[in-house]
Amino acid sequence: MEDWKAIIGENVKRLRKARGLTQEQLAVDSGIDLTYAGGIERGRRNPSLEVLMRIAAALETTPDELFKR
Amino acid sequence: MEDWKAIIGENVKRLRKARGLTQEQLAVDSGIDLTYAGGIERGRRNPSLEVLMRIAAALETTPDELFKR
DNA sequence: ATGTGACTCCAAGTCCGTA
DNA sequence: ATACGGACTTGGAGTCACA
Repeated sequence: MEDWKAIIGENVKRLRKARGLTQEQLAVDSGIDLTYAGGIERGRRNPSLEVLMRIAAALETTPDELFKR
Repeated sequence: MEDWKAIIGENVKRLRKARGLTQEQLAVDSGIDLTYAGGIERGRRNPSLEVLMRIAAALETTPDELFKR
């Protein structure tokens, strides 16, 4: 499990688009800044579990979905 | 998704014992402080994904196992 | 609508001790 | 071996201007 930042970023992006959301909408729903949401999708951030759970909730999914390759 | 800290803590503790590890061994293998490892098991901490991945690796499991109730 | 660098601030994470 | 608290240092949380 080396490149998990990129994997999670891809999953967030994929699920977000599947929900028809923009980064900005996801950010608002997750209670985070839109630039921060973008940074996660690009694999540049190392978010806390608290943030990850909020994103999973905003995407109406479970956190383990964000780990799948 | 309300009480995830306690759930993750229980899972870490359960899997750690199943592997026959002490908190200290888990901490060393994960590259974190032992007091911090204990805090996670007790549901007091909000670790980063980086730390969660290292713990999952030390427990020889996948991160999604840590989310299951 | 999204990518990026450079921030500030406070929680993440460490290290010491006691029990 | 584990729990917990205090004092610390590091890095994530959160924001902004600009492209």
